[in-house]
Amino acid sequence: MEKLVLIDGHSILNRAFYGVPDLTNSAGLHTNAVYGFLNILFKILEEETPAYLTVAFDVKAPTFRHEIYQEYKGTRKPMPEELREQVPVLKEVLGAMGIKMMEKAGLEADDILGTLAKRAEKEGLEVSLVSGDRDLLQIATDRIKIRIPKTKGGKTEIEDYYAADVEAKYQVNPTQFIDLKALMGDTADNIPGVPKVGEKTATELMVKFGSLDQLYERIDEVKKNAVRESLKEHEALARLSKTLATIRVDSPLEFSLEEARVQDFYTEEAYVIFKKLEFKNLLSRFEKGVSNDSVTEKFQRIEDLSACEKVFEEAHGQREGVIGFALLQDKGESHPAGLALAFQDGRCFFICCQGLLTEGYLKEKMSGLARKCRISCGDIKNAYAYLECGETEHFFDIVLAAYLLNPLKNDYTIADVANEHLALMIPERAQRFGKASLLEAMEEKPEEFTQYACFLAYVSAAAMPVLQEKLEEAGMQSLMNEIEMPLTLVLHDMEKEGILVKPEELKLYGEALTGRILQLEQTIYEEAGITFNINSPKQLGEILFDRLGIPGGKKTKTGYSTAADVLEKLAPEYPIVADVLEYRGLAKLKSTYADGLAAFIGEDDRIHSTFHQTITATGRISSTDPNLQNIPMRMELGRKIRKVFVPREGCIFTDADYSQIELRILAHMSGDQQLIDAYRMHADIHRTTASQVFHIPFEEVTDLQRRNAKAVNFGIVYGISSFGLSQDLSISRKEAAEYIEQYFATYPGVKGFLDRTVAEAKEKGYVTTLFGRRRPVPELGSSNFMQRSFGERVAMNSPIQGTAADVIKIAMIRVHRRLKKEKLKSKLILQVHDELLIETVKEEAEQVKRILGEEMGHAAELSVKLEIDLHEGNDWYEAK
DNA sequence: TCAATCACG
DNA sequence: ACGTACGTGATTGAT
Repeated sequence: MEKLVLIDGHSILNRAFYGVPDLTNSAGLHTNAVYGFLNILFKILEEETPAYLTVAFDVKAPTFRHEIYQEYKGTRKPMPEELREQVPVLKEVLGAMGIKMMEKAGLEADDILGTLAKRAEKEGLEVSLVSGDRDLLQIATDRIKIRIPKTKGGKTEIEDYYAADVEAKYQVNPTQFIDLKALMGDTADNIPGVPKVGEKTATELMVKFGSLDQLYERIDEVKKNAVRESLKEHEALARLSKTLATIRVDSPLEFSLEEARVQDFYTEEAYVIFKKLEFKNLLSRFEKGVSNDSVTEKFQRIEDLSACEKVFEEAHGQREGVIGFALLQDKGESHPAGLALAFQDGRCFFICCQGLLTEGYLKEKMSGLARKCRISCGDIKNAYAYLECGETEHFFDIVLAAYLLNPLKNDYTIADVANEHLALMIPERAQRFGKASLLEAMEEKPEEFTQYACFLAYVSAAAMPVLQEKLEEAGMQSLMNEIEMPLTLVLHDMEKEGILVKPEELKLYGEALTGRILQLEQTIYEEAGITFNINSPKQLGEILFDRLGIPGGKKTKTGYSTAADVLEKLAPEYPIVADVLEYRGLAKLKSTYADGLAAFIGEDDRIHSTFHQTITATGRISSTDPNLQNIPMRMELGRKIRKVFVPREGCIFTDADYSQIELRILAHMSGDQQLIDAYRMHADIHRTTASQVFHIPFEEVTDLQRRNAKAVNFGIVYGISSFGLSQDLSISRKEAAEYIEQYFATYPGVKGFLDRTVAEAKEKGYVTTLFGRRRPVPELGSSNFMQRSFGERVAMNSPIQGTAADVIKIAMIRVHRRLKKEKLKSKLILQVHDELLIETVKEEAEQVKRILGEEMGHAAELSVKLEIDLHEGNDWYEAK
C-alpha cells in the first residue's frame, strides 16, 4: 500500500530548535533548527520510504479560530529571533529538494494536515503524520499514524500513535481526545480550559461520560462539588474550547497527490544550499558509494571459540595500524554483552560474551592484545578491565579527543564523533534500542546489535588519525598524550579505590538533623499561622511576602525570590525568616549529604564516585553519583560530615591543597611584576593586595580592607565587573568601579593581560591555557550585550581556571606514577579542583608528604612558587 | 523536564 | 539601557 508522510513544518522546526545545540555557519546564520529538522526528516524517510510527502506551514494571517475567539493566540509563544530567521532557510532547503509545501491563509498547519490525512485515508493510502503537537492525536485511526519526535542533544526518538495507542495512553479514543482537551484547555495555544479541571479530573470525566455532550446531559452525576459547579458555570467556555481544539478535516484545499510524489532529493541545488549552511555530514548523502552499506558488509558476529581465537590471532598481526575497540557493557552491569574489534581493512567483529567466550577469557585475550598493539576506543576509562596496562602510550580515546577539540558540547557519543569527524551518519544507541539495556538489546535485536557494536569499533579506528591530525593542528597533541590520556588511568584507579565511610555515624548525623528539622518545621508553621511546604519556594514566597506582608521585591520570573541572600537581609528583623534559613540549611544537609551519601555506600563500605573528564568547558574534572567535590566545608555543622570519611585500617589521610593557585597563575600568565613580587615577598596575598591598592603599610591593613581586597582578587579571576563586585561586597557600583580602577593601576600587567586575552578571543574565537587547552567563546560574536559581556568574562576566566585544571592534572599523574614506582600502598583517592586526598599507609606518611610536596609543587614551573598546604588526620575533617 | 536553591572550588 | 560575577552536581517542587 502506498504511503503519504505529512509533516507539521513549524512544529518540527521548533522541536529541532530546542533539541539541537546552537549551530552557526561562518556567515553567522543560525542553522541548528534546520539541521535538526533535516535529521528528523531523513530518519522518517528512511523508516517509511513513502511514495508521497508534504510539509505544511502555518501562515501569519488570522484563522477562523481568531474570528470566534478574540483572545486566541494561535501559534504559541513569540519565536526567538534565532529561530525565526531559520524559517525561510528551511523553506528554501525544502524547495531545493523538490519537496511539496503547503500553507493557506485562514488555516493552521493542523487543519491542512488533518484534511489531507483524512482525504488520503479515504483514497486508500496509509498516512504518517509527523508533529510535535499532541493535539493531532485526534486525527489518529488505524491507518493514520501520528508520529511525535523528541530531540535531545542530537538524538531523536519518535513516539508513534495509532488510534489504539492513544487509547492505551490517555484512556480516551481520538475523538474523545478533543473533549478531553476542551476540559483541560491548552496553555500553549491559549485555549482556555474549565477552571478546577486538570488532566487527572478531565480523564476521569471522559472515562465516565464518554463525551462533553454526555457530561453536560448528566452533569448532576459529577460527585465533586467544586468541579461540578465549575463545569456548570463554564459550559459555554468548554464548548468554545472544544470548537477551538477541533482540527478541521474538511478544509477547502486544492491538493494534487502527484505534486507530493517523492523524488530524488539530492539535487544540485540542494547540494549548493547544504554547502552554504555547512551541513558537512549531510553532504555525504550526496556522494555516491560512501553509503553505510559498504561499511557494514564487513561486519561479523563471533560466537564460538575457534572463530574468536582466529580473530585475536589476526589482530596480533595488525601491528602497524591501529585496532578499534569497543566494550559493550552498561555501567553497573555485572557482565558485558561482548566486545568489538575493528581492523584497518574495515573488517569488524562483534564478539559475544557467551559460552566458552567468558568474561575472564575475553579480558585475558584483550589485555594480551593491548600490550602488543595500538588501540583506539571511546571512553577508555571504563574499559581498563580489558586493557590491563600500566600506561597509555599506545592507547587513544576518541571521545576525549573530540572533547578537547570542542569542550562545549553536552555529551560525546561515538555516533557524534562519526558525524562530526568522519561525515558518517550512524544511528544513536537510543534510536536503535530505545531505553533497553545493552544485554536486552542484544537479545531482542541481535543483528542490529552486531551492527551497532561493530560501528563503535569501526568509528574508533577510523576517527583516530583524523582526530590526531586535528589535535596537532590545534596544538593540543601533547595535552592529549601527556595529560588527558594518562589521567584516564589515574581516574580509573580513583574510582575503583573509592573512599571509606562510617555508615553508622552517617546515620546518626542524619538523625540528629531530623530532630531539629521537625522542631523548626513546627515553629515556622506557628509563626506563619498555617502549614505549608517550606521546601516550595513558590509557597514560601507567598507566605512570607503576601500573607505576612514582609517587604521583599519580586525577583524571579515565577514570583518572589526566596534565595539565601534575600532572606539573610530580613532575618534579623523577622524570626520566621531566620528559622526558614536554618531549616533550609539543615534540610540540605539531610537530603543531599546524610541521606544522599548513604545511598551510595557499597558492600565494601566505600563510596565509589564517578569522575568525568569530558564535562566542563574549562578542563576541570567533575564528580557524580555522588558528587564528592562539594562536601560541606564553609559552615561548621556541615563540615562535620567530613568526619564520616575515614582512611582504612592502618592508614591516615594526607590532604594537600594548592594555595591560591588561580591568582598565582594569573601572576605568571600576566607577567605583572608587581603581583609576582607580592607573592615573592609575602604569604598573605590579600593583605598585600590591600596594602598596595589602598596605599597603606602592610601592618596597618584592617580586616575590612583585607576582605575587600580578597573580593577584588576573586573578581579579577572571574572576569571582573563593577556590578558583580558591588553585589558581592554590598557596596555601590561606583565604589566597586573605583576599587577595580585602583587595582588595575597597581597591577597594570594584569590589566594588559586581560585586555589582550579578550582581544585575542574576539579575533580567534577561542582562548587557551598555558598547556594549549582551548575553550571556544562563541558568545563574543553575539549582538546581545549581555551575552557578549558574558563572553568577555569567560575569556578572562577560562585561561586561568583551565590552567589550574591542567596543573593539578599533571600533579595527579605524577603523584600516581610515583606512588606506583616507589611501590607504595598508599592511594590517591580524591581530587577537589585544587586539592588531592591520599589514603596513606601510616608507615609511608613521610614519603607521601614528600611526593605530594614535590610533584604538586613542581607540576608547572611558574614565575611564582606553587605553595602547598599539607594536612594529616584520621578523617577528612581533621585532614583539612 | 525545568527552575530555584545551595553545596563545593 | 541592557542586568552579571567563573566552573560544577543534587534535590526539590511544579509543569
